[in-house]
Amino acid sequence: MSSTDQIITVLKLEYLFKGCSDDFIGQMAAQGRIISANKGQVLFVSHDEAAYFYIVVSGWVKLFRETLDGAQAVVDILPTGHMFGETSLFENGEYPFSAEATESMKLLAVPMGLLQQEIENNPKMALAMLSAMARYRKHQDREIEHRTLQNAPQRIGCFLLRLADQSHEGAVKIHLPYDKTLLASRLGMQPETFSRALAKLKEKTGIKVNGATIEMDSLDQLVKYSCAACSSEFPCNDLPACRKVE
Amino acid sequence: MSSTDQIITVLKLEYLFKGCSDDFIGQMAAQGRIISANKGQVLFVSHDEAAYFYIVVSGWVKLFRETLDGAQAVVDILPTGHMFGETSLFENGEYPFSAEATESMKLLAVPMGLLQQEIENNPKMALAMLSAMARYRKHQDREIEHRTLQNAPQRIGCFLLRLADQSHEGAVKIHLPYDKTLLASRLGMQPETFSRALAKLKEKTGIKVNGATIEMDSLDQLVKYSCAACSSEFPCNDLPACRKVE
DNA sequence: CGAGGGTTTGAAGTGCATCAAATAGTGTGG
DNA sequence: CCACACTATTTGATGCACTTCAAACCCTCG
Repeated sequence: MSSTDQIITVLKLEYLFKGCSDDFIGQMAAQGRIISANKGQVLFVSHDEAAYFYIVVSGWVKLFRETLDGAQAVVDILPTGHMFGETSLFENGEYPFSAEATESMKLLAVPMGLLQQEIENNPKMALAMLSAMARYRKHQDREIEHRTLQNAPQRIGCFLLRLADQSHEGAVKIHLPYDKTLLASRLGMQPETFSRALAKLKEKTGIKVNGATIEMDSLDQLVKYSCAACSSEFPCNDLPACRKVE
Repeated sequence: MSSTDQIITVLKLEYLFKGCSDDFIGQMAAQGRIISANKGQVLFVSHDEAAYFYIVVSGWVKLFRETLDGAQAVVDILPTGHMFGETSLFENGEYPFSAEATESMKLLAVPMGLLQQEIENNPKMALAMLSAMARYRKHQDREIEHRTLQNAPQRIGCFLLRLADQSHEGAVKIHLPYDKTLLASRLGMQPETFSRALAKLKEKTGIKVNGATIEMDSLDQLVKYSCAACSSEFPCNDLPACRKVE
């Protein structure tokens, strides 16, 4: 498979580009370039001029903001196939957060102008973008709610549920997507709290924890425990914690 | 002024409709109707079919979600001139939250189909909508950050700053827009916590509190205290806590 | 084997919630 | 204009959740 073909494959993973013309996808593939980044490498910082938007090709990206104090708020952690930085189109051309590689990884960088043109010239693309924004908004809404209403063990349970196949009946085996310290920050808690909260979740729901692998006889207990403090009805993985990549 | 003229005036307050054609505004005015609601009256609940979007004509609307437990998370509290419910266009046609009047108030209800058509048929409107969504997203992003990084007194200080004219030098007088209990829920804390946190803020920054009126010699102390735990640079009222109505 | 990061555990402290009760404020009818 | 009813706000006491700091443990990888 040629490099361009690879790029096209990656682009098609992104929700926003599902219905795009081959022509536009081709243009992005032609102008986009693959970047490698090592663990801890900062891709850009908040307020940088947003010349590119990115798609994760492999590995994980941490999006975050920092205060004067040096405290850090993790905005999101994105897996393969996810786009980021594209919202700068509507934010006076600056990135609204910083981005850092959490391990050795690859990214696709595509010039922002290309997307901007397409949105301005192709009404369908504008609608698709609206749809993507709405999706993101829903995600953020739920995030605020979870941080407000769920305690630490419940947030972990909720994350596990969104990691699992919710339509599956019976025994379930889940593997945490990245290390526990990172996951703790993603869920807005300290690593120590995560550790203790996971132990509590185990005690409350009977899940079996073995390193990064978690098993249970069924999702029921977890649903009962975590979903009580959430406004969404259970089968809720219209917004998975982490998109599966086929 | 005729009723229709009044409606037009209200519609033009909303950011999204600033650049709209008179024709479209006229259509909305013709099909929209003014609704009165009393304190505590529920306008719609989460998952209701979204037939209308609304604009606040007078008074305040509380948007919130509720869990199975009965706990409530306040999404936002909107003043005159603000629109809500319009995002259901992209959320499978259901409202993503419940809405309640916080006092006797008036609303304008406009059929959703009208907005949908305009967005689908008028590329300019789609772009305007994108811009509005991005604005909202930014607002939510900041909200998550504040809840994560700021403590209760800092959140209050930050709210006050966004209520004030940040370009103004010297003494400042601020009036809280609604009652303290509601404000507490807006900031994600209990009324008791709000009371104590405001006292602490007073002690730390030297502001003078008298009922719902707050005065200070300058914003400096407040900025120093609250903005330390925020990633945005100080003059930050691109996203006011509460839009001023001229 | 040893270094280093990830993870867990312990002890102590902070912040916010909760429950209970006092106080201030507001609007009402007399 | 006053007393009452009712709500908003404050204050006190206590408990729980999460953080912080410190240290131990564990696992992996050179």
